[in-house]
Amino acid sequence: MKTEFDLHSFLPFLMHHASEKVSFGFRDIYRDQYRMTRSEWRVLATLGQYGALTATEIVTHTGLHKTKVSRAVFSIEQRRWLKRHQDEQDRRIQRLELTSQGQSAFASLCKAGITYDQKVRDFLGEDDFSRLSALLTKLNDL
Amino acid sequence: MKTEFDLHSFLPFLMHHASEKVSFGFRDIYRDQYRMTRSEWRVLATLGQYGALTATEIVTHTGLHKTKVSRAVFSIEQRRWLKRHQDEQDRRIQRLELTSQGQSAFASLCKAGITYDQKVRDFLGEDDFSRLSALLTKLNDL
DNA sequence: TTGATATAGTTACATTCGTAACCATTATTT
DNA sequence: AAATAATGGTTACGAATGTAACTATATCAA
Repeated sequence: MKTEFDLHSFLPFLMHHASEKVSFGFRDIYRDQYRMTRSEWRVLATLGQYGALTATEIVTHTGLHKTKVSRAVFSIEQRRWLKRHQDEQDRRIQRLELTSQGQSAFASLCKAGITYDQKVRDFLGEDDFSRLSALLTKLNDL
Repeated sequence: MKTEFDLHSFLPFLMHHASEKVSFGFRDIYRDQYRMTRSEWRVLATLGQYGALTATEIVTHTGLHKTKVSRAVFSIEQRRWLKRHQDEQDRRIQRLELTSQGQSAFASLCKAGITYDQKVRDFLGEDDFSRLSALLTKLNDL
Protein backbone atom coordinates (compact mmCIF):
# COMPACT_ATOMS: atom_id res chain seq x y z
CA MET A 1 0.00 0.00 0.00
CA LYS A 2 1.42 3.34 -1.09
CA THR A 3 1.15 6.16 1.39
CA GLU A 4 2.96 8.93 -0.45
CA PHE A 5 1.54 10.67 -3.42
CA ASP A 6 3.84 11.28 -6.34
CA LEU A 7 2.32 12.96 -9.34
CA HIS A 8 4.84 11.60 -11.81
CA SER A 9 4.19 8.01 -10.90
CA PHE A 10 0.43 8.51 -10.66
CA LEU A 11 -1.14 6.31 -13.28
CA PRO A 12 -3.69 8.78 -14.70
CA PHE A 13 -0.82 11.18 -15.20
CA LEU A 14 1.52 8.61 -16.75
CA MET A 15 -1.20 7.25 -19.00
CA HIS A 16 -2.23 10.63 -20.25
CA HIS A 17 1.31 11.63 -21.07
CA ALA A 18 2.12 8.44 -22.88
CA SER A 19 -1.17 8.51 -24.68
CA GLU A 20 -0.60 12.00 -25.99
CA LYS A 21 2.90 11.09 -27.04
CA VAL A 22 1.71 8.10 -29.00
CA SER A 23 -1.45 9.68 -30.38
CA PHE A 24 0.08 12.93 -31.53
CA GLY A 25 2.69 11.17 -33.60
CA PHE A 26 -0.03 9.75 -35.74
CA ARG A 27 -2.39 12.68 -35.46
CA ASP A 28 0.14 14.83 -37.26
CA ILE A 29 -0.41 12.63 -40.27
CA TYR A 30 -4.18 12.74 -40.59
CA ARG A 31 -4.24 16.34 -39.45
CA ASP A 32 -1.59 17.72 -41.75
CA GLN A 33 -2.28 15.54 -44.75
CA TYR A 34 -6.06 15.49 -44.59
CA ARG A 35 -7.12 18.24 -42.19
CA MET A 36 -9.01 15.70 -40.12
CA THR A 37 -9.81 15.76 -36.43
CA ARG A 38 -9.38 12.69 -34.29
CA SER A 39 -13.11 12.02 -34.24
CA GLU A 40 -13.21 12.18 -38.02
CA TRP A 41 -10.29 9.83 -38.38
CA ARG A 42 -11.87 7.39 -35.96
CA VAL A 43 -15.21 7.42 -37.71
CA LEU A 44 -13.52 6.98 -41.06
CA ALA A 45 -11.45 4.11 -39.74
CA THR A 46 -14.43 2.40 -38.17
CA LEU A 47 -16.46 2.61 -41.34
CA GLY A 48 -13.45 1.55 -43.37
CA GLN A 49 -12.95 -1.49 -41.25
CA TYR A 50 -16.52 -2.61 -40.64
CA GLY A 51 -18.35 -1.42 -43.70
CA ALA A 52 -21.74 0.27 -43.46
CA LEU A 53 -22.80 1.14 -39.93
CA THR A 54 -25.31 3.37 -38.20
CA ALA A 55 -24.19 6.29 -36.08
CA THR A 56 -25.09 4.44 -32.91
CA GLU A 57 -23.04 1.46 -33.97
CA ILE A 58 -20.09 3.75 -34.49
CA VAL A 59 -20.63 5.09 -30.99
CA THR A 60 -20.48 1.63 -29.48
CA HIS A 61 -17.44 0.67 -31.55
CA THR A 62 -15.41 3.75 -30.78
CA GLY A 63 -16.69 4.99 -27.45
CA LEU A 64 -16.97 8.44 -29.00
CA HIS A 65 -19.69 10.76 -27.77
CA LYS A 66 -22.69 10.72 -30.07
CA THR A 67 -22.45 14.42 -30.82
CA LYS A 68 -18.89 13.90 -31.93
CA VAL A 69 -19.99 11.12 -34.21
CA SER A 70 -22.83 13.22 -35.56
CA ARG A 71 -20.48 16.08 -36.36
CA ALA A 72 -17.76 13.88 -37.75
CA VAL A 73 -20.22 12.13 -40.03
CA PHE A 74 -21.48 15.47 -41.26
CA SER A 75 -18.01 16.73 -42.03
CA ILE A 76 -16.89 13.51 -43.70
CA GLU A 77 -20.06 13.64 -45.77
CA GLN A 78 -19.13 17.16 -46.86
CA ARG A 79 -15.91 15.80 -48.36
CA ARG A 80 -17.98 13.23 -50.23
CA TRP A 81 -16.22 10.44 -48.36
CA LEU A 82 -19.44 8.86 -47.17
CA LYS A 83 -23.06 8.55 -48.13
CA ARG A 84 -26.14 8.12 -45.97
CA HIS A 85 -28.75 5.53 -46.84
CA GLN A 86 -32.14 5.83 -45.19
CA ASP A 87 -33.20 2.58 -43.60
CA GLU A 88 -36.68 1.73 -44.89
CA GLN A 89 -37.65 -0.45 -41.95
CA ASP A 90 -36.70 2.09 -39.29
CA ARG A 91 -36.77 5.61 -40.63
CA ARG A 92 -34.83 7.04 -37.70
CA ILE A 93 -31.77 5.17 -38.86
CA GLN A 94 -29.24 5.97 -41.53
CA ARG A 95 -26.78 3.43 -42.76
CA LEU A 96 -23.45 5.13 -43.34
CA GLU A 97 -21.12 3.95 -46.02
CA LEU A 98 -17.79 5.16 -47.38
CA THR A 99 -17.66 6.29 -50.98
CA SER A 100 -14.79 5.09 -53.11
CA GLN A 101 -12.97 8.31 -52.35
CA GLY A 102 -13.53 7.66 -48.67
CA GLN A 103 -12.19 4.16 -49.07
CA SER A 104 -9.01 5.28 -50.75
CA ALA A 105 -8.45 7.93 -48.11
CA PHE A 106 -8.90 5.20 -45.54
CA ALA A 107 -6.52 2.91 -47.41
CA SER A 108 -3.88 5.60 -47.55
CA LEU A 109 -4.20 6.33 -43.85
CA CYS A 110 -4.02 2.63 -43.09
CA LYS A 111 -0.68 2.47 -44.79
CA ALA A 112 0.52 5.44 -42.77
CA GLY A 113 -0.89 3.77 -39.67
CA ILE A 114 1.02 0.57 -40.27
CA THR A 115 4.22 2.52 -40.81
CA TYR A 116 3.67 4.42 -37.61
CA ASP A 117 2.82 1.26 -35.75
CA GLN A 118 6.08 -0.25 -36.91
CA LYS A 119 7.98 2.77 -35.67
CA VAL A 120 6.56 2.36 -32.18
CA ARG A 121 7.20 -1.39 -32.29
CA ASP A 122 10.81 -0.78 -33.19
CA PHE A 123 11.16 1.71 -30.40
CA LEU A 124 9.67 -0.52 -27.72
CA GLY A 125 10.81 -3.86 -29.02
CA GLU A 126 8.37 -6.59 -29.98
CA ASP A 127 8.09 -8.04 -26.48
CA ASP A 128 7.40 -4.81 -24.67
CA PHE A 129 5.05 -3.76 -27.41
CA SER A 130 2.81 -6.78 -27.04
CA ARG A 131 3.06 -6.67 -23.26
CA LEU A 132 1.86 -3.07 -23.40
CA SER A 133 -0.98 -3.89 -25.75
CA ALA A 134 -2.12 -6.67 -23.46
CA LEU A 135 -2.05 -4.46 -20.39
CA LEU A 136 -3.97 -1.69 -22.11
CA THR A 137 -6.57 -4.14 -23.29
CA LYS A 138 -6.91 -5.45 -19.77
CA LEU A 139 -7.57 -1.93 -18.53
CA ASN A 140 -10.66 -1.70 -20.67
CA ASP A 141 -12.43 -3.84 -18.11
CA LEU A 142 -11.48 -1.61 -15.20
CA MET B 1 6.00 -6.63 -39.89
CA LYS B 2 2.29 -6.14 -39.74
CA THR B 3 0.53 -5.66 -43.05
CA GLU B 4 -3.09 -5.48 -41.96
CA PHE B 5 -4.55 -2.55 -40.18
CA ASP B 6 -6.78 -3.25 -37.22
CA LEU B 7 -8.17 -0.25 -35.42
CA HIS B 8 -8.73 -2.05 -32.15
CA SER B 9 -5.14 -3.17 -31.84
CA PHE B 10 -3.75 0.14 -33.05
CA LEU B 11 -1.69 1.58 -30.24
CA PRO B 12 -2.93 5.20 -30.39
CA PHE B 13 -6.43 3.83 -30.15
CA LEU B 14 -5.69 1.42 -27.31
CA MET B 15 -3.75 4.02 -25.39
CA HIS B 16 -6.41 6.64 -25.70
CA HIS B 17 -9.11 4.29 -24.52
CA ALA B 18 -7.16 3.04 -21.56
CA SER B 19 -6.07 6.53 -20.69
CA GLU B 20 -9.63 7.80 -20.61
CA LYS B 21 -10.72 4.86 -18.57
CA VAL B 22 -8.03 5.44 -15.98
CA SER B 23 -8.21 9.23 -15.99
CA PHE B 24 -11.95 9.55 -15.76
CA GLY B 25 -12.14 7.39 -12.70
CA PHE B 26 -10.12 9.93 -10.83
CA ARG B 27 -11.46 12.97 -12.63
CA ASP B 28 -14.89 12.26 -11.20
CA ILE B 29 -13.41 12.94 -7.81
CA TYR B 30 -11.80 16.32 -8.37
CA ARG B 31 -14.59 17.36 -10.68
CA ASP B 32 -17.53 16.41 -8.49
CA GLN B 33 -15.99 17.22 -5.13
CA TYR B 34 -14.15 20.38 -6.08
CA ARG B 35 -15.48 21.52 -9.46
CA MET B 36 -11.98 21.41 -10.88
CA THR B 37 -10.84 20.84 -14.43
CA ARG B 38 -7.94 18.55 -15.20
CA SER B 39 -5.62 21.49 -15.79
CA GLU B 40 -6.53 22.95 -12.45
CA TRP B 41 -5.97 19.68 -10.66
CA ARG B 42 -2.62 19.25 -12.32
CA VAL B 43 -1.46 22.74 -11.47
CA LEU B 44 -2.61 22.29 -7.90
CA ALA B 45 -0.84 18.95 -7.65
CA THR B 46 2.37 20.30 -9.11
CA LEU B 47 2.45 23.23 -6.73
CA GLY B 48 1.49 20.96 -3.87
CA GLN B 49 4.33 18.63 -4.62
CA TYR B 50 7.11 21.02 -5.56
CA GLY B 51 6.24 24.11 -3.55
CA ALA B 52 6.47 27.58 -5.08
CA LEU B 53 6.99 27.58 -8.84
CA THR B 54 6.65 29.97 -11.74
CA ALA B 55 4.09 29.39 -14.46
CA THR B 56 6.78 28.37 -16.90
CA GLU B 57 8.15 25.84 -14.45
CA ILE B 58 4.68 24.38 -14.16
CA VAL B 59 4.56 24.14 -17.93
CA THR B 60 7.79 22.16 -18.07
CA HIS B 61 6.73 19.91 -15.20
CA THR B 62 3.31 19.09 -16.55
CA GLY B 63 3.57 19.50 -20.28
CA LEU B 64 0.42 21.61 -20.15
CA HIS B 65 -0.03 24.40 -22.65
CA LYS B 66 0.92 27.74 -21.17
CA THR B 67 -2.53 29.22 -21.73
CA LYS B 68 -4.00 26.35 -19.78
CA VAL B 69 -1.62 27.02 -16.96
CA SER B 70 -2.36 30.72 -17.06
CA ARG B 71 -6.08 30.10 -16.85
CA ALA B 72 -5.80 27.40 -14.24
CA VAL B 73 -3.63 29.63 -12.06
CA PHE B 74 -6.17 32.41 -12.38
CA SER B 75 -9.04 30.19 -11.38
CA ILE B 76 -7.18 28.58 -8.49
CA GLU B 77 -6.26 32.05 -7.34
CA GLN B 78 -9.94 32.99 -7.40
CA ARG B 79 -10.62 30.24 -4.85
CA ARG B 80 -7.85 31.68 -2.69
CA TRP B 81 -5.89 28.48 -3.01
CA LEU B 82 -2.76 30.18 -4.24
CA LYS B 83 -0.99 33.51 -4.03
CA ARG B 84 1.31 35.21 -6.50
CA HIS B 85 4.56 36.76 -5.36
CA GLN B 86 6.28 39.19 -7.69
CA ASP B 87 9.90 38.28 -8.21
CA GLU B 88 11.97 41.37 -7.49
CA GLN B 89 14.93 40.32 -9.61
CA ASP B 90 12.87 39.56 -12.70
CA ARG B 91 9.63 41.44 -12.73
CA ARG B 92 8.14 39.31 -15.51
CA ILE B 93 8.03 36.40 -13.14
CA GLN B 94 5.56 35.49 -10.45
CA ARG B 95 6.31 32.85 -7.92
CA LEU B 96 3.15 30.85 -7.28
CA GLU B 97 2.49 29.34 -3.91
CA LEU B 98 -0.41 27.44 -2.40
CA THR B 99 -2.22 29.00 0.52
CA SER B 100 -3.02 26.83 3.50
CA GLN B 101 -6.47 26.25 2.06
CA GLY B 102 -4.83 25.20 -1.19
CA GLN B 103 -2.57 22.85 0.68
CA SER B 104 -5.40 21.17 2.50
CA ALA B 105 -7.34 20.76 -0.72
CA PHE B 106 -4.23 19.20 -2.20
CA ALA B 107 -3.79 16.94 0.81
CA SER B 108 -7.38 15.77 0.56
CA LEU B 109 -7.03 15.04 -3.15
CA CYS B 110 -3.79 13.20 -2.49
CA LYS B 111 -5.60 10.88 -0.16
CA ALA B 112 -8.25 10.28 -2.79
CA GLY B 113 -5.48 9.76 -5.34
CA ILE B 114 -3.78 7.12 -3.22
CA THR B 115 -7.07 5.33 -2.73
CA TYR B 116 -7.73 5.40 -6.43
CA ASP B 117 -4.22 4.26 -7.20
CA GLN B 118 -4.73 1.32 -4.88
CA LYS B 119 -7.94 0.42 -6.69
CA VAL B 120 -6.14 0.22 -10.01
CA ARG B 121 -3.28 -1.70 -8.45
CA ASP B 122 -5.70 -4.22 -7.05
CA PHE B 123 -7.37 -4.57 -10.38
CA LEU B 124 -4.16 -5.09 -12.34
CA GLY B 125 -2.14 -6.89 -9.72
CA GLU B 126 1.12 -5.50 -8.40
CA ASP B 127 3.27 -7.06 -11.11
CA ASP B 128 1.24 -5.87 -14.06
CA PHE B 129 0.86 -2.49 -12.47
CA SER B 130 4.57 -1.87 -12.23
CA ARG B 131 5.18 -3.40 -15.64
CA LEU B 132 2.66 -0.95 -17.06
CA SER B 133 4.18 2.01 -15.26
CA ALA B 134 7.59 1.10 -16.59
CA LEU B 135 6.35 0.80 -20.16
CA LEU B 136 4.52 4.10 -20.00
CA THR B 137 7.58 5.80 -18.63
CA LYS B 138 9.63 4.34 -21.43
CA LEU B 139 7.21 5.80 -23.96
CA ASN B 140 8.00 9.29 -22.77
CA ASP B 141 11.23 9.07 -24.72
CA LEU B 142 9.52 8.07 -27.95
C1' DT C 1 23.42 53.59 -25.03
C1' DT C 2 20.07 52.03 -28.22
C1' DG C 3 18.04 48.85 -31.19
C1' DA C 4 17.00 43.97 -31.88
C1' DT C 5 15.76 39.67 -29.84
C1' DA C 6 14.09 36.69 -26.37
C1' DT C 7 11.22 35.42 -22.44
C1' DA C 8 7.11 35.48 -18.99
C1' DG C 9 2.65 35.63 -19.02
C1' DT C 10 -2.15 37.17 -20.63
C1' DT C 11 -5.81 37.82 -23.90
C1' DA C 12 -8.68 37.77 -28.37
C1' DC C 13 -10.55 34.85 -31.50
C1' DA C 14 -12.06 30.90 -33.71
C1' DT C 15 -12.79 26.04 -33.03
C1' DT C 16 -14.08 22.04 -30.40
C1' DC C 17 -16.39 19.88 -26.84
C1' DG C 18 -20.10 18.04 -23.56
C1' DT C 19 -24.60 18.64 -21.47
C1' DA C 20 -29.06 19.08 -22.12
C1' DA C 21 -32.79 20.04 -24.80
C1' DC C 22 -34.83 18.92 -28.79
C1' DC C 23 -37.28 16.57 -33.18
C1' DA C 24 -38.78 12.53 -35.49
C1' DT C 25 -39.86 7.93 -35.39
C1' DT C 26 -40.71 3.46 -33.24
C1' DA C 27 -42.03 0.48 -29.29
C1' DT C 28 -44.77 -0.25 -25.27
C1' DT C 29 -48.42 0.21 -22.20
C1' DT C 30 -53.16 0.80 -20.91
C1' DA D 1 -56.10 3.20 -30.56
C1' DA D 2 -54.40 6.73 -27.64
C1' DA D 3 -51.10 7.89 -24.43
C1' DT D 4 -46.48 7.14 -22.82
C1' DA D 5 -41.91 5.84 -23.05
C1' DA D 6 -37.81 4.79 -25.54
C1' DT D 7 -34.51 5.36 -29.39
C1' DG D 8 -31.73 7.55 -33.34
C1' DG D 9 -29.90 11.51 -34.35
C1' DT D 10 -29.23 16.75 -34.47
C1' DT D 11 -28.71 21.26 -32.47
C1' DA D 12 -28.28 25.27 -29.08
C1' DC D 13 -25.58 26.85 -25.71
C1' DG D 14 -21.98 27.43 -22.48
C1' DA D 15 -17.39 25.91 -21.19
C1' DA D 16 -12.75 24.57 -22.54
C1' DT D 17 -9.17 24.57 -25.97
C1' DG D 18 -5.21 26.03 -29.19
C1' DT D 19 -3.17 29.49 -32.17
C1' DA D 20 -1.55 33.68 -32.61
C1' DA D 21 -1.17 38.18 -31.29
C1' DC D 22 -0.10 41.04 -27.63
C1' DT D 23 2.11 43.60 -23.24
C1' DA D 24 5.79 44.01 -20.33
C1' DT D 25 10.25 43.11 -18.92
C1' DA D 26 14.92 41.40 -19.58
C1' DT D 27 18.99 40.21 -22.41
C1' DC D 28 22.14 40.68 -26.09
C1' DA D 29 24.68 43.00 -29.80
C1' DA D 30 26.50 46.76 -32.18
